Amino acid sequence: MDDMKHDPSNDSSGDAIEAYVLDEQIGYALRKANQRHMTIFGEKMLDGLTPTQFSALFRLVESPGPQSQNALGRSVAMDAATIKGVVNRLEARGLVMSRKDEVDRRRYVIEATAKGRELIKAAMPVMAEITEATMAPLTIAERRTILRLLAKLS
Amino acid sequence: MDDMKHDPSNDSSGDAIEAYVLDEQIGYALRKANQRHMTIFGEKMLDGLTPTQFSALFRLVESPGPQSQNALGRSVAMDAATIKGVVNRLEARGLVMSRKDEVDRRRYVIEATAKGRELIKAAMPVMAEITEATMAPLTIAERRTILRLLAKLS
DNA sequence: GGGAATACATTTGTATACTAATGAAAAGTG
DNA sequence: CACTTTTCATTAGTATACAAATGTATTCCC
Repeated sequence: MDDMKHDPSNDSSGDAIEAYVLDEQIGYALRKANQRHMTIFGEKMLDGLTPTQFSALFRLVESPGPQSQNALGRSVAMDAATIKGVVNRLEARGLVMSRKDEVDRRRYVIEATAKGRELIKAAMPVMAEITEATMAPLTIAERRTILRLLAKLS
Repeated sequence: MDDMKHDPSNDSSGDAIEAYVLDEQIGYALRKANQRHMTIFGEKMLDGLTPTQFSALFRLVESPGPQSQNALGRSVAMDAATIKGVVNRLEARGLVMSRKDEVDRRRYVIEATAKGRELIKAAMPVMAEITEATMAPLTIAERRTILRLLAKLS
């Protein structure tokens, strides 16, 4: 009888440490996949642009008009504190400009500069390379599948 | 002829800004899925244990003997600088202990305390909840698939 | 045995990322 | 119109994450 206490197969609730494989947990797997992608991104992207910086700048370049800082943040899934730092660094590098909104005086209006637009343009084929390198271990069908499943998780 | 310059369908190289959908990029999708998972984790996990802290502490609890700090880091995919901070915070909370290795005097040996082991034990059913909440949008088959594909990307 | 290469740990610096608190401006409501 | 709520932006604090530089200890190998 004493044996049962240490036999994981008797623990039907599944909360035994022995049965838990860290590498097969969704959070751990997401973190590691993201880690590898960011390494590839860092190796290939132009001018040391980071993934977040690329996302924010891309959104500014593709969108019709300028946007407020917070609105830009929401459109790339960054909170106010995070997007502030990103915009600051983009601005320090001359890729975006910000100015006070004259109508709504709480707001800052953020806009891509010509330099920022050109960098995004030049980065497009690089992004294709980054995607290819990241997705290389997957078949074409698997690439579609993982994007579909990740979208469901968001 | 002038029209062709602005028609994205003529750009067979696929590097036109218009054809690039940020939300469908692997990096962006990974970041957002990870973000949602970490929110769920933060809402449910005991004692404010973070995902990284949980991983490191879990590894210590499940492994037979104590480990050096760097070895522990490697086993949970964290570099030396990152694992140092994680171990410091775990130690400050009395969940792990570290001591100089008497054989190899470069090393610090890290070990889970009784308190750390009990926390991991108590966290196991919580992890099951976190996994369930994170995976909720997926069918059982899709859950298996995404874990398999994420593993391939790592 | 001794020099080169490697491994361990730390520190500094930069970049996300989120919480919570604050203050100012705008919007909504009775 | 006055009051409440919301929105915008900033700041401080905490926690990953990685690169690069440093110093010490160990291992490799001739």
